Amino acid sequence: MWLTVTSLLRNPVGIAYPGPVADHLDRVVAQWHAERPDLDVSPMEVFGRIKRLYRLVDAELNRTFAAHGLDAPSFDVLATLKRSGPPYRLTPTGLMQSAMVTSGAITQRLDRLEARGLVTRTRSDQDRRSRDVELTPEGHALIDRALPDHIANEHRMLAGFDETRKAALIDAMRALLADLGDDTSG
Amino acid sequence: MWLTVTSLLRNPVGIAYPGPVADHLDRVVAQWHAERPDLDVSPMEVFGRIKRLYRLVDAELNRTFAAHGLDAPSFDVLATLKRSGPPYRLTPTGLMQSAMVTSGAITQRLDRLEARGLVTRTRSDQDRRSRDVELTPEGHALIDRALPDHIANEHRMLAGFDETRKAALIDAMRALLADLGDDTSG
DNA sequence: GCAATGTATCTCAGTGCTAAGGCATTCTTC
DNA sequence: GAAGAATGCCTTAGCACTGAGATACATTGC
Repeated sequence: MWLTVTSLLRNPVGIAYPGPVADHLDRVVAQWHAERPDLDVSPMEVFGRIKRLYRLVDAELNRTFAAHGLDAPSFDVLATLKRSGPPYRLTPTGLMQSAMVTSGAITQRLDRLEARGLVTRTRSDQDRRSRDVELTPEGHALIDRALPDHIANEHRMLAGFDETRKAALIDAMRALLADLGDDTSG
Repeated sequence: MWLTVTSLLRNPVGIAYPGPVADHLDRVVAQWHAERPDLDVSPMEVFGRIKRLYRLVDAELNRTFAAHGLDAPSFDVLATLKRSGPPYRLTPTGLMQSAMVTSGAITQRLDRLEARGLVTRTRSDQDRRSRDVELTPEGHALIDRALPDHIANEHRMLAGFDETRKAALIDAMRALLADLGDDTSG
């Protein structure tokens, strides 16, 4: 994929160069350049694409979750408990940090999962403020069914994606996460 | 930042290699490797980091929006209209595609913005099913105030991020978006 | 012309989230 | 050991979104 009229016209900085055809963010940046040439909107190339990728990926992953009677928040909790290993038990605070949502959101997720019999909530003996959230046999069975489909779906989504670019993407995202202060301790 | 006990222990594939310290997704992948060694969960390295980046970035950007009495959805609509250039007018369908939300979401965003006097909605003459959404002078003034702060905030967020990695990140994200079928025509 | 189909927007019920605040328990400091 | 601060979880009101469906208008094919 090399120099085309399209990529030339839509190049945000107006310089002809060989490269992929313009995507949505290239057009956004080009529009800003025309409307507000005084502003350097280049950071949007990063943050705009993150947002767009998130929306695309989220919508696609939800399809597999729905096929197992789940949604993303429920899958997230079950998977977090599962991957924590025996005894498949975490506190709401741990789940909250992993999911990057508020405590209220976790309370409500657990209410739903508990009502479906997929997790149990018991008072912790060590700290009586705290709770132990644990997978039930039904919770285990459901996540064990859903997970392989989910992973297969993710593999399918990346099937056509160049391995070198994938490695570069992971490397760069890891660095940006660290830069933005993503917690690396827990 | 080279080989450490931490990166060794947390290395998802269990091979010692020089590299950045483990981040949240490294630990997730390592946990799955221990719990379900039969599954290749490596795609999570991509999709998990996209989600985490999105959450971090979204929270950070919202602070600037809030400082101008806006939230992300409102800013998004005003900015989309602004960058479209004269006559600063788009249809709800155009806004819907740009924002990647449903038509109902756009209707409600426009209800809120119209109630605040930031946009107007008029029937289109060309197609009487359609609407022309247009920035009011107040809408112009608000986005003109908020935008420079928003851009400055984005620059600040990337200030410590290596330029080479940034270019690699943009390149890889553009490719992945294309791969996932992100619309590149409009 | 007209019926059938498609398109643009809106409506509305249901859902999951946040933000702020409350309660119970634990930690810290003196 | 008591007071004050911090922590862990829950509650609630408010909000923005989705999905399904309704309405009005436009286009197509005959």
